[in-house]
Amino acid sequence: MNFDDKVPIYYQIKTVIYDRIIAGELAPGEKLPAVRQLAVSLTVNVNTVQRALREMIEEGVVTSQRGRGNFVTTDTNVIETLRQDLITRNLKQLYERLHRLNIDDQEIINELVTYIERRARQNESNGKN
Amino acid sequence: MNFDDKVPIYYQIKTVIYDRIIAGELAPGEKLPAVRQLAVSLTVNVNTVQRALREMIEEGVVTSQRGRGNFVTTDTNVIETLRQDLITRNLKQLYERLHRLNIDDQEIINELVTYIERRARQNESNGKN
DNA sequence: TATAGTGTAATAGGAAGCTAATACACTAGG
DNA sequence: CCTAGTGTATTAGCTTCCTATTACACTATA
Repeated sequence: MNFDDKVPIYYQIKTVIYDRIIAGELAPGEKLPAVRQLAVSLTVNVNTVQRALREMIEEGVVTSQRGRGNFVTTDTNVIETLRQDLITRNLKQLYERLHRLNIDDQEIINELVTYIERRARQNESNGKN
Repeated sequence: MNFDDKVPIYYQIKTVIYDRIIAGELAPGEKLPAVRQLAVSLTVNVNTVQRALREMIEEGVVTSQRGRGNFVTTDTNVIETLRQDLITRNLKQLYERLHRLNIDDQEIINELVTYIERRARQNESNGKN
């Protein structure tokens, strides 16, 4: 994987797994890949994967069954809460950062719209070739 | 200061100083606070401040004059580039994250607008009391 | 020219994160 | 019962970040 060297790897692993759960790619109750398998596919040590799992288990998003595997919680409320928190946290992060740069509310929205439009155009022209 | 324990402190210091430069609170050519002063006000070691400054100097945003102080570059192009990069980087970060959560373009914009509106309402009701 | 204010460098020590390696505990299935 | 697949724990060693401390280099000015 492509890790940001400014953030602990175990934390980034937690992030990508949470993202997959929230996106529905890992359904409630579904079995996660085995820790050793995850370690290989992420090119990372088993202990690092375990560190990420430990926190996900503590937070009730994953349940662990020794000898069987790790499973996504079946409690959809937990997942929905996670989803909302994550969205809000990311919006807040963008908002406060741009605000510190003296960019006001309307400008922040404009910047995002422009960014998305530019991106759409670029995808389009890439698709043509 | 209030540091995020997931990101190196020196990197966060760089961030806040860049933000102040971009926001215009630190004008081109202006003298930065002395390293020892910064260390005290950030409750951090001088070497940590120096580490942040070293990178800002390497990137041409700050110039250093031994015995005199550190100064914001007078090259406004550098600052403008910094500003644009920073905005784009943050928009990209939000966009790609929400996209990974299966939220499409229009929804991303809606989420941001809603967030800003909610925030405005809360500020208003706080102001009343 | 002395002194206060500034940047810079270097050392030592501690904490956190990561890797590597090994071992142990439990489950499912032949 | 044995074995393969799984989670968990422990130890040792390395690197990065941070702190504390001391020292040195340069500038401005009284």
